[in-house]
Amino acid sequence: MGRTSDAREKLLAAALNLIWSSSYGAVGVDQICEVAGVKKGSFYYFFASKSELAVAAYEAYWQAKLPDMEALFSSDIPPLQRLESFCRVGYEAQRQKFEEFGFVVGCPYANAGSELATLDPRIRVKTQEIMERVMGFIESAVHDAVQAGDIPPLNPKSAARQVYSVILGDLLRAKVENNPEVLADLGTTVLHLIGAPNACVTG
Amino acid sequence: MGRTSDAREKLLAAALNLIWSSSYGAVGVDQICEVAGVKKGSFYYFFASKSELAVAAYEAYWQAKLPDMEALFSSDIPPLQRLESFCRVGYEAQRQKFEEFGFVVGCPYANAGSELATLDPRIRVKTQEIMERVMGFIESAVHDAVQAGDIPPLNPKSAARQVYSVILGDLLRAKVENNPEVLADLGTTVLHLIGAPNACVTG
DNA sequence: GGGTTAGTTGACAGAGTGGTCAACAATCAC
DNA sequence: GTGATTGTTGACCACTCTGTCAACTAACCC
Repeated sequence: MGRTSDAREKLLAAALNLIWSSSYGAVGVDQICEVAGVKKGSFYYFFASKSELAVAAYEAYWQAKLPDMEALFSSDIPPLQRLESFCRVGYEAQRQKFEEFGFVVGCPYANAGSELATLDPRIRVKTQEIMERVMGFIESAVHDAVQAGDIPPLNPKSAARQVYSVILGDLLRAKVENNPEVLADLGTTVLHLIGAPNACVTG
Repeated sequence: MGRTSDAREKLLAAALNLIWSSSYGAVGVDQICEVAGVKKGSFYYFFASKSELAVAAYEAYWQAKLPDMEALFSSDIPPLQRLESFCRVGYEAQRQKFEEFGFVVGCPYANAGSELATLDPRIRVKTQEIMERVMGFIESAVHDAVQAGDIPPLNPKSAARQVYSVILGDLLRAKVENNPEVLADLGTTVLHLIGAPNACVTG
């Protein structure tokens, strides 16, 4: 049924990387096409607009990373260790991007939400969706930690939201200071926040 | 000594409000000039570039809000109350902006840092400066709380950073969810984070 | 008044923007 | 092969973008 193409996937990948390392507003359709090796006519064959591409790119990136998330938050792993590993993986990812670009790039979803929540409803809702999925993983870990008696009883949902806020805030501070080491103690902070022993706020 | 003008101040105010409620990239010089009631020629008489205007606008906004910050964090006020008031004022400010625009607009410095940290070194450094001033206020409150025996001993500097991260993260979540009520319990969360009694993570 | 400084104006430039379109090419089913 | 479908291409449109500039004007000092 007609010819096949990987242009769509190339556009999704190029858009995510370009927007992630700079911003939605600063990246043009021409630039995305050039990096993807795709002509603009093809861009608008696959996507109705730059905004729609961005929404698809975030969803595609989430889907690509979903197996990693499921592995990190596997119920085979002790719940507190899941949270600590998640923080460490995030820290290491930022360090790697820092090596690559010379900049702390932060979280792609957080960047998009911050820049576009008031400007593009679809992108806002997409970032909201993805953030809720992340918080779902965190919530399950908190829930299991309570069940296991690792931490005092608390509301897993609101605790997960607080944990995610600390993570988002630290990611933003790391980006603003352009210093990935801001994230070095994130796991400890998170564990302290949910009342895990051996976690002390005095870094 | 030639004629006088308030065009500079009008440009600073217009730029801050426009960029705050949308984004740096989405706001044009023409638009800023129109809102300020100033012609573009005058814009470039006062500012060398849009970027330089933004840096000046953030600094001017901070200076304008500094008296409020000093009042909120006055040493006459019990330290924990300072933190709670700061959170409540932030919450109410977001509610007011939400009424005004129909959107949670978040923190102007955080928005700028998130959008521009990798793109505009001067804006990154300016937001970093201002965030450090905010953290300084928080740190003084934490320090005084420890001295007063209100909370267990801890490192005020690192605790202040964690507190600020939670605030930034909650502001971002409120923006992404477009719901100011995300911030309703921020004070409680912050007090819990630094180990204040009567503050419980189960919201 | 004259001179100087400070600020204003509007037209303009040059590049870049997101988005369109009609003609064209490759692949499949038959 | 033929025809339908799917994807590609590059020119093109109408705007918008940041930034420039020379001519002009208002306010102050003397």
